[in-house]
Amino acid sequence: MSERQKSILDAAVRVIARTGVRGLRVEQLAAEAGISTALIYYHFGDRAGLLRRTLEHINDRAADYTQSTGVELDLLLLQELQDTEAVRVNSTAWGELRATAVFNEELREPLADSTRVWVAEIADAIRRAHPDAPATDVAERLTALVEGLSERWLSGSITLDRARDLLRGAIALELPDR
Amino acid sequence: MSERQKSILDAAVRVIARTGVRGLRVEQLAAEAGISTALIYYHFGDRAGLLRRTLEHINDRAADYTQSTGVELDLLLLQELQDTEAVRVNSTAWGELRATAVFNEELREPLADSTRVWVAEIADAIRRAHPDAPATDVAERLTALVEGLSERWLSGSITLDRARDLLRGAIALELPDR
DNA sequence: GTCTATAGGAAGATAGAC
DNA sequence: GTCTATCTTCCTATAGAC
Repeated sequence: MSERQKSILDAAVRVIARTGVRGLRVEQLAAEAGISTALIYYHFGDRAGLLRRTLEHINDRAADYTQSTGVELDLLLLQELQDTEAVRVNSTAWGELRATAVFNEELREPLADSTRVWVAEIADAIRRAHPDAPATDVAERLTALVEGLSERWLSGSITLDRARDLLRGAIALELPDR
Repeated sequence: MSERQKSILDAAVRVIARTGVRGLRVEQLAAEAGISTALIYYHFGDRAGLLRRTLEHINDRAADYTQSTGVELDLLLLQELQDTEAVRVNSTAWGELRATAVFNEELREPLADSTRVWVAEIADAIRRAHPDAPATDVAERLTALVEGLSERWLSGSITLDRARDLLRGAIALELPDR
């Protein structure tokens, strides 16, 4: 994949984080990337192709993002609930990806793969810190909770601080210090 | 609100559950409702107004849906994870509502209100069955988890059975039998 | 590979009759 | 209140030059 393509996809993630998948206009993306619309079609064929590649790209970014063997579990989960540009963009795009996959068969498999990877990473961290805990179940519950809380935060139903408190509470329950 | 309006809004919920908010076409909705597009504009002004009213309607439906003083807590939560037409339509529409609200200020307040109502109902059920539990925290965590699991289920990242198992596990942890 | 210019079509919205 | 017919706008996509 060329640098140009990467930069277009990065721009697409930003636009999606701002306007949602439904709000992504090819012309707007062209402006964001500083190129013409024709070039986007040259590289990605059509809007659907662009979208597919963008959402795969979000997956890749998410994978990079979480790479953190050795980092504290608390941090690993709580870092998904932070008011920084990077987290906001990623979480918003990720939420859009999941919401889009509900109506788009093509996206389901890559989405499920990414979810699996993320859950596995959290499960590993759990195993390191709490060898006796049922790591897979706990990881699956905590990550699903993070997604639920994140969506509530981004949609304005809950404050970030409250979301973080609730997550901390869940971690304490799932992984009591022995 | 007239019966006609209600029937249009019901049709809109069905269409949204099938195609998502982004997929809702006024013409398609007209077909679903068995009327002309002009009539939709007569009743709701424009697409945005239609959408706003529809999403409020989803809120109302969700409120009705949960009305169940006296029902077991387990049932109350687990009934959100069921493969019936009604649950699927409601959950899908609800997910779309939340995803849309991320990019639509106007929807946030009604969405937050509905969320509050739902959480409060669950909290009441908790208080009845487990007087000593921190009902509000538990209710907020369990409902957020339901939303996260529901979205994973609808987007094909998890089976329904697995989602139900995980939820049961969380309930057991949050509300241990004394 | 990249642009400008534009074709073509889909979807939102309205006019006007009944 | 409701319809048919149509306008208009917006957006995807392509043609063709560089």
